[in-house]
Amino acid sequence: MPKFLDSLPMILSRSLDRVMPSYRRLFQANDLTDQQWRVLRALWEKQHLTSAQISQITLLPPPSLVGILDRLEKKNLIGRLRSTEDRRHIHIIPTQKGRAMMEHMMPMVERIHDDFMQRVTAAEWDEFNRILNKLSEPTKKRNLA
Amino acid sequence: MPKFLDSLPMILSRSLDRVMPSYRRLFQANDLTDQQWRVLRALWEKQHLTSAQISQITLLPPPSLVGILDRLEKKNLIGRLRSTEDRRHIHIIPTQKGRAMMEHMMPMVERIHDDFMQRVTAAEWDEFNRILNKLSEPTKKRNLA
DNA sequence: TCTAATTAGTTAATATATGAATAATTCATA
DNA sequence: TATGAATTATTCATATATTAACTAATTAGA
Repeated sequence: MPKFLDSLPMILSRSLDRVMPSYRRLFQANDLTDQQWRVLRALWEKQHLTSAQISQITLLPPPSLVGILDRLEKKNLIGRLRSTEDRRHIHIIPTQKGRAMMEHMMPMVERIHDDFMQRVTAAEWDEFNRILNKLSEPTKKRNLA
Repeated sequence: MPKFLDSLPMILSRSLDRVMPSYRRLFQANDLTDQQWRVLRALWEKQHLTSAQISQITLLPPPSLVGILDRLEKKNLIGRLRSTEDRRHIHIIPTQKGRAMMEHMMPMVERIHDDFMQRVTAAEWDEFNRILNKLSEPTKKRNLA
């Protein structure tokens, strides 16, 4: 009989609750929320992204993203720039201050990540990802309940 | 170089985003949110729990729980009963309607769970839990950054 | 026994999630 | 080229997360 606490959603939620505080201490020290950092982190790799792209990368739902971008803009960490080719697109671009924040934080974020990685072997990490993907990968065929 | 999308928080979040819709369809069909169902599910095993106990079981933060319990009470699915021994405690008790809801939903919830479990072998499931626990288990010694 | 420390539940302020709907724009095509 | 379909960002309404603070009740200890 599957116990509530051992269900997949609860296991994943509990792990997140245990992992996030290590990161959150750093985010708070820099006056950022988890989600605000995610947006900046997405902009680390590419210099500008549209809202839709950021939403897909960060997993943040578009309606939430509006407010998150508003607050990042208010802190002068990003800017919005409407595209000239397709005026439906809005490019999100980090400001000088935003880029400085990213460069300041990235080493510490990677340090935290490395600390977690050191808890398991490379083989275990691969195996973990393989099984989790099997557990959660989307199915092609829709549930025809 | 650890990619953002392969970080532990993003992997766990993405898996949750992929797993929850299967459950959520059922919850919505019964006019319940994820969190509201969690509370009912916790009450499946024990007949009455205090708010603090529910918070610990469901991982729902106490301030959120207040509103969730309010809405469950408004739907007449649970009742609040202040303890007579220690009047700080409030016992949460499912109503007749709440219990009927639970009995109606539990088989379908278990069915969804079983569908996920069938994606991996028992050995894989155990291994997955073992590694995830190593990755996320709380440390005794606090980070003295 | 009386006050200080604890505990359980709650309130408050702000930020985010969820699902539906909308405005502006672009695309497909008859 | 006019018109309906699709796309992008957004707004709206409601529900939840997060942190701090607060109230009432209980307990610990001088």
